[in-house]
Amino acid sequence: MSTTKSKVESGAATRQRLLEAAEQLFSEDGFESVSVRDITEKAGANVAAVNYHFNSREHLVELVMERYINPINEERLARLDALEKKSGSKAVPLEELLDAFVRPFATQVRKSELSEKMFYKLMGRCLGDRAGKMPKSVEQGFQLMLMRFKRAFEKALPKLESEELLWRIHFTVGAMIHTMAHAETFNRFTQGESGSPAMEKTLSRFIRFSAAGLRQDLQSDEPRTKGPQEEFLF
Amino acid sequence: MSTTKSKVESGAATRQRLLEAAEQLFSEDGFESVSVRDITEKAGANVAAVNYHFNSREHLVELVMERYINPINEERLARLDALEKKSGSKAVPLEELLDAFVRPFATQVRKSELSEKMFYKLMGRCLGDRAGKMPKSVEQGFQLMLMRFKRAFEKALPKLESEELLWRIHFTVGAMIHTMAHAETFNRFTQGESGSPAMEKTLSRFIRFSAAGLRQDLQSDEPRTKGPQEEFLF
DNA sequence: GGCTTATTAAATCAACTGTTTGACAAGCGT
DNA sequence: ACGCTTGTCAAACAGTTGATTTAATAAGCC
Repeated sequence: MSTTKSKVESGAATRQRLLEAAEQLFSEDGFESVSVRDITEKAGANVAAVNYHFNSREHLVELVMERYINPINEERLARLDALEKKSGSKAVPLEELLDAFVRPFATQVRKSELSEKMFYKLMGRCLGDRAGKMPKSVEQGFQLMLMRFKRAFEKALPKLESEELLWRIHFTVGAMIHTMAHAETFNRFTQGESGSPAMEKTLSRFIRFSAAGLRQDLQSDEPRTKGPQEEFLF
Repeated sequence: MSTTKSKVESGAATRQRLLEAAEQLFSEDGFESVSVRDITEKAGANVAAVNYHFNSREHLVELVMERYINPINEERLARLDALEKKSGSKAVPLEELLDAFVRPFATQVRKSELSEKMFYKLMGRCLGDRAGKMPKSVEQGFQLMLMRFKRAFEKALPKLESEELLWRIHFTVGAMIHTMAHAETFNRFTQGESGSPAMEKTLSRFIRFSAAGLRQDLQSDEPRTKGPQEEFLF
């Protein structure tokens, strides 16, 4: 007698199927436009399953967001710690800071069971559509992480006025989010596995672009005594 | 006897009120999460009014998108035309290209009756959330405009390999969209009216950041005979 | 006065929303 | 063998969604 369809599957395999179905649908269609029934049907489960396993639809959404973003932010901080330890009292070079800021996406996608495209689109949706509607744990993690990185950027670019630096970081973050959210338009981005030359090259492109933008108008990373307040033409 | 509430307001004033209410709600909550009833209630109109004036909810959404994006893309092209005419056979300088690419947002917000914050958030939602779900007229306008600008960028940065250029434009667009979508986090962005120093300074910041990223690793804008294919560390 | 256009309230529609309920069955400890 | 927990199910729930229809009303125009 084979247990082709027992009513009680041992370790709550349904929960896992729901999670996977939800992640796939969320990454494709966005958090808002996926219904509980879409998820349960895709997972081959009952409509009530989502509420049984996750209490509510919104809890599931929050779980999906926390699951990958928190590890990414933690890895960012760990990498920053390592870099700062290595550099001692010196500032961490700008390119290394940016690497610590974006590489965690590439390493965490491998730990996950998601495809690169799906993972990046999902992250893009979290950081794009759902910005400001994050669960508390994520919000706190972001605040801490960004504060640390801002300080590191200030040290790496001591000539830069604080407000100008904030704007340049803002632009940098925008470029990063947009790249992830549209992981499908540039299929070069997804060719090969993580750690492949294609992936590595994209990271390199982003880091060099952002570094140039951040460093703009500063010939070296040495502080200047007093910058002349120049008028802008562009 | 004052006509405090006539049934037929002359030139279809209800339509205008619906449009304004929709734009406000869309910019705040996104296109997806605003219902027909939200709009009609805010506009002080009947539930049927949206379908009477716009045929369907989706038509209204498309109209809101077309209303501002198409003029922006047209102004972009007009500015590019003017710049290319002025430059003759020479390439248009990079900063001027970027200016033509982003300034139309600042000029069109003034033609509109929307606040800067609302306008930018609305544009951010169009370009972010609804990317790929644009009405045909907008889609076509984008394709044409981007093609023209891509060619102009190629001319301005002749040393740059085509794929690398595409990525850098991608990053630039991401920085722009993200800045608009979060027009409220940086309230400096919205202080003063359009054309004010604050607005002008933000444009300047974006242009200089993007120009540096686009021009990265190219000392001048002159073409080089053959670039050595260097390995990337970052 | 008749016609078009604009607007209203109210009702209705089918489809969809997230969530709840009650029953049922498997597994497990005692 | 009993009872408890856990997983799963079909069904129903109450609310919302976009859309349509009806009937009534009223202003502007020819």
